[in-house]
Amino acid sequence: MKGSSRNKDHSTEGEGTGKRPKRKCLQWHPLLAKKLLDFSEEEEEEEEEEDFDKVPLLGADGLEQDADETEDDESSEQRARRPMNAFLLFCKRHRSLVRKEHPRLDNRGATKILADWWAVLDPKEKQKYTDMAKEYKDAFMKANPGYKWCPTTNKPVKTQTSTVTNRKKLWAFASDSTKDLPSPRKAAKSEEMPQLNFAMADPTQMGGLSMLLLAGEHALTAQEVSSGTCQSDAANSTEPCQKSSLFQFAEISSSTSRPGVPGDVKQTEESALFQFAEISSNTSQLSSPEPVKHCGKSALFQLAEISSSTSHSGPDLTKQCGTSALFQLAEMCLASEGVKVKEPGKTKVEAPEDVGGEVPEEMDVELEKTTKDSCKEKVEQSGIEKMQNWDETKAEELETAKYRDFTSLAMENSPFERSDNTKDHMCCSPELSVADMNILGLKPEKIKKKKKKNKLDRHTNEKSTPKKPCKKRQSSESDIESVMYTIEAVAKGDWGAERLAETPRKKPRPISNVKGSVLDTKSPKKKVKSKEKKTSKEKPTETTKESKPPDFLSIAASKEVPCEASDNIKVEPLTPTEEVVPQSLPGQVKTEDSDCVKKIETCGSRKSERSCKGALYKTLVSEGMLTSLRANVDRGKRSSGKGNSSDHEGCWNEENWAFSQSGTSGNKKLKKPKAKEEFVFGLAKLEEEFEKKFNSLPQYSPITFDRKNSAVPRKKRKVGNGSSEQPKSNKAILSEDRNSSESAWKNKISLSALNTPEPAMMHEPLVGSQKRKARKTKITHLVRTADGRVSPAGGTLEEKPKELPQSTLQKTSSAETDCNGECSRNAETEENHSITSDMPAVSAFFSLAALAEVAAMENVHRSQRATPLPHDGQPNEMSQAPVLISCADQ
DNA sequence: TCGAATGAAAT
DNA sequence: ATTTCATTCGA
Repeated sequence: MKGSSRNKDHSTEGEGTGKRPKRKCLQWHPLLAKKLLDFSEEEEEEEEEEDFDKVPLLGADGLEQDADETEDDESSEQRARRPMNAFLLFCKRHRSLVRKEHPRLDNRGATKILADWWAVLDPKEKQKYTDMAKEYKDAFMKANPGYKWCPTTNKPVKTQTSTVTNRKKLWAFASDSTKDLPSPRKAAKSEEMPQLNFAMADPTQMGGLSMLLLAGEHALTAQEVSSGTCQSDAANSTEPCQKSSLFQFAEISSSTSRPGVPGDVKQTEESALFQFAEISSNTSQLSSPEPVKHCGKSALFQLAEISSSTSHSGPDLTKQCGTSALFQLAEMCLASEGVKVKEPGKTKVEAPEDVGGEVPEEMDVELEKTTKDSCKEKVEQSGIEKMQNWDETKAEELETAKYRDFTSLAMENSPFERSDNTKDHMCCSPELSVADMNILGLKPEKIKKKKKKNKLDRHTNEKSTPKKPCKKRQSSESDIESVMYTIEAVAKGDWGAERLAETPRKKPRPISNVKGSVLDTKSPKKKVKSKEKKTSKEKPTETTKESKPPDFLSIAASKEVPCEASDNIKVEPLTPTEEVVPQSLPGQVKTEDSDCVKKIETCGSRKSERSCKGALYKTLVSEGMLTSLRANVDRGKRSSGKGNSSDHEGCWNEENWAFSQSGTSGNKKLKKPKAKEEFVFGLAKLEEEFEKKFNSLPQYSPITFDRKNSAVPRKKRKVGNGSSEQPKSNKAILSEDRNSSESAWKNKISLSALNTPEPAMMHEPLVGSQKRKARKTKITHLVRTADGRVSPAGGTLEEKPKELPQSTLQKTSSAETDCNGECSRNAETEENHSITSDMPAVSAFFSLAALAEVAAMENVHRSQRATPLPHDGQPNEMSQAPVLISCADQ
């Protein structure tokens, strides 16, 4: 599509020329790596890729594309969206409020209002947002070291046709051009979506935060892209490409299903995640008829995760996801135990590395053998349903919420249960998806979009049902804990117990079949896949027993043993552990666990736990997973402890990266696996943290602002009076959501209107953008004067009169009052100063900032309340007087 | 796809 | 000093 043009790339553009002939179908790896940055892991990935490459997969084209992809990397960086600034965060957090108040208002109008609010917002409050934005930015930069806000000119933006689009797109497009980007963008658009995945509390809110994850996204996208490219279909190149690595992966592994299917491709275009999902789904579709894909999943494992995220998309995926999750759990367990282990037999524990391939198959074989037959049918059905459901999942989000509660539980249990039910599938996938998302780096929003898209695509089905639930993952901490538990349990040998516990929960859900379903699903797929995989991928399979259909299993197997173990376990007694886990809500972890559980259940577990554990253990050890896990755990603890963004960020970034990287490479070797885990955790943590922070940001009640605004339509008023000012103060903050504050503000709200000095101006800062505004309003002059003198010149009136609030003032006045005498007094006094005599003098003394403050004070004065000045502290509450502030300044 | 706002970064 | 673009979503 758009393709060619991409600014940057175009060079390659088009075609492919492939710059690099790397192969690797999996370019994505590289890309990811780049994105990820730092980590050199790429290399590993490459290796893996090579392996994959072995598989025929795509043609050279892919490679070429890869080259492009590399570009993508760049693009990827670009791709990353800028972190939101304080104002945007504010908008994000308050837009909904504005909308509620003014349903009719369109976003633009809402934006204006928000701007007004922002203008009025107390400095303190603003500072909160500013700080958050800063943290966000810092984290973002860590994740995207070389990130440039402006792509710069390079991009010939204009060049291409519609330049216009270009600009905006630029980045995105660029990426698109590359391949990946596009998809993401698309996704972005879609934001509409409810955000399936994230059941997280305020996914929406998080969106911004999600940015942080961008890096991961990039990575993902990159992968996708790369893979897509790899695929090659010339014609569709883009699309196909999109399928991307995963897809390719799957294909490869599976043998490919072949991508080619044009149809599939199309869908893929969408965002990265989306693509992902599509990919997976596509694959699934492709496969759907036949289960092929699994293999691929297994291969990546990570992919699996991804897929899981995507999973929604396909039934198969879900399974896979589950497996992956299980896988992780298994790892966890193993690690913890240390275990026991052994089972040499299995072998391939390594699987994870190869992921898909090798080990998994073996595993699959075993598991599959056991389960396949029985499950297959079920699985298939379930799979289909799942797929459908998935689409709908979005809708389900609602449910998700419900599930969320469970999530923790669900995570563990759900897998099983879920698997049975569509919901389960959904759930699983969702959770995973979330994690995956994170991993990928996709933002929630994006994800949502993607999902939406998917829905659209598939939405037809909707099953609706319960799907959703899984979305979420939850806090990292909890995850960690859960993990810990798991580990302990494992060590103790509780596995079964946990399982049991889990199961019970499942029970809640109806469905009985569920267990089987999971397995079943797997089995069918497995079968198909197995074939394909073998063919395609192959090799790994080695084991193969074959018949086994094992994709899923294999996957699981790869992941691991755990699955097998689980098999044994099926039974399950509940154990406390489970409960515990749930509590913790280890989203990711849980998911894993749950997956494991599911698997187990599903699997039926023919194998003994031991075997499973052993396998896992080996695998973990070999890969270093244990270490990583531990590290993660520690990390998680730490981060949790710290709590704040900064720390978190750090973790976040690192983890994400790692994760992403690992994810990318995922299969590759050991390291990555670890990364995954960490990654997951990290992501989860980060997300959580950010969410928390974001949520913690104060929310002001609209009312306050509204009054002001409404009263004064900012501009409208402009007016000459000038006066006014604003009110800033009112902040009525709700701190965090709490509206409780409303009452508070109400009290506070009152503004006092002052008259205020024209000059007021607010202006504190006049920042670039502000300047713009000022210009518009003419305020600038004033401001400047302020610096030096004031010249009210003409413009003054306008100024920001926005605030002006006369009416508001009135209102406020009524309300206000609370401030009381003191406040008002102070305010007044200040005003007086500022205005009157002071003005001139003031100008001299005060810096712009001071003036701004004064102005603010005045406003406050009206509004009242708050204004907390610096001194205040936070409290907004009251008053504090503006005056004080002014004084302070002086 | 544009736009309305603010802000940070880049040019 | 100006340009880009981040979020949001109705037109």
